[in-house]
Amino acid sequence: MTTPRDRLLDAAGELFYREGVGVGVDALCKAAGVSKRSMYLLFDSKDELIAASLDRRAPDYDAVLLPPDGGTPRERVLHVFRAQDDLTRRPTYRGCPLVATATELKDATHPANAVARRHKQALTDFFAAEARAAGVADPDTLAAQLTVVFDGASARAVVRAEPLSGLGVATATALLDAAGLT
Amino acid sequence: MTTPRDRLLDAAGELFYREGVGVGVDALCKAAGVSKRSMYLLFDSKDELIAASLDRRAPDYDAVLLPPDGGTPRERVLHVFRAQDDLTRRPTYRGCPLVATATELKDATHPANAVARRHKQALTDFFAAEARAAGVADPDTLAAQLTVVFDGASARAVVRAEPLSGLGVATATALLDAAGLT
DNA sequence: CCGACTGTAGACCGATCGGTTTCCTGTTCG
DNA sequence: CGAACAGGAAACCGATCGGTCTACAGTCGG
Repeated sequence: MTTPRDRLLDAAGELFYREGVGVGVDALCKAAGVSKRSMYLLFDSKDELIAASLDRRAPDYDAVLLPPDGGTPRERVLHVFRAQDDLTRRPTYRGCPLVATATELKDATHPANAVARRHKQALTDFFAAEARAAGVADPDTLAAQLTVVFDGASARAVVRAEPLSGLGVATATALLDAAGLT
Repeated sequence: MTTPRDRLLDAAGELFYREGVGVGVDALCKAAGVSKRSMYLLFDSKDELIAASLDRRAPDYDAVLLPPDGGTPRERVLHVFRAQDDLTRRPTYRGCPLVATATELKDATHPANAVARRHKQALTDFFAAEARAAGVADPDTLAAQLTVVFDGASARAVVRAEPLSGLGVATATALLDAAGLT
């Protein structure tokens, strides 16, 4: 039995990603099968719900992108970009949810923006840990560069409305080679 | 004497970038000093105005990013990333207008998305021309990779709400080095 | 002075916005 | 059984949405 809270977070995660944070509270509650009354008892405002739904969605997002245990640091890093490539093949792909939400909100102080910043940093931390394990000279810089490639690739897929077709993997590979992470 | 059309396009370009395409037609017309009647005589719909304002804004955007005549291909390419770095230092920076609009609209068939695609391709074409002039083996791939870095860097500045501090330039430099564009 | 034209001001339309409130049904627990 | 409580349905609030339309002021060429 799912709780109203779970249904709200799930519906919000999907609707806000698919149609943007401009989706109305009425439509959202209808999709979740929850009354507005309950929604406003569970969340202080729509803005808090946006932030909470992004926070909820992020672990699933990580699970899709991050590699299972094992493999070389290089393979583990490239797994992220291969997984992203797969995501961009879906017709429902609308870019990285974290970046998309931050972009739409236009407000660095919005609670959802802190969520996006935190989870994006987690990806960078993963890259940095792999780079460090591989003995790269400047793991933090490489990690930041890989994150840039990740977000740039997702932006490209959105603007061109087509899959990446290996461009993200190729660009990440070039950076790994340049940093000596073989 | 500016025409109502010019005032509308200017106000739309600024407001839609600063606050998002959710800005209402009333607020927009008030900011432009144009009546709604005139707006709807000049444009078929708000969507058309979004597309037209993006198209209008793009040449100015190019002028800020692209280098003046002269210089080596490497310097000319890096000029773009240095200019971007400067843009991210402005507190009003909200990411690349083309990517931000495409991300907000969530609709690949929206007229503004075609505008974004076309102008983003123009930047890639610039990169490709420089790469070709430098005799790079695969200029189109390098150009696509540089565009990825450009858009990823702008996304980073938005999510982190801080300037790039050289990360875009450094990442582009690594790719230029890897491609042998010295 | 006259009509034609341009453009602003703003009322108006039905729909929807975020948010609050009332009402009522179902369940649970003492 | 009955009081407490959770939660859905929906009315309601003032404001705003995209879009249309009327009314009127200003500026033309004749």
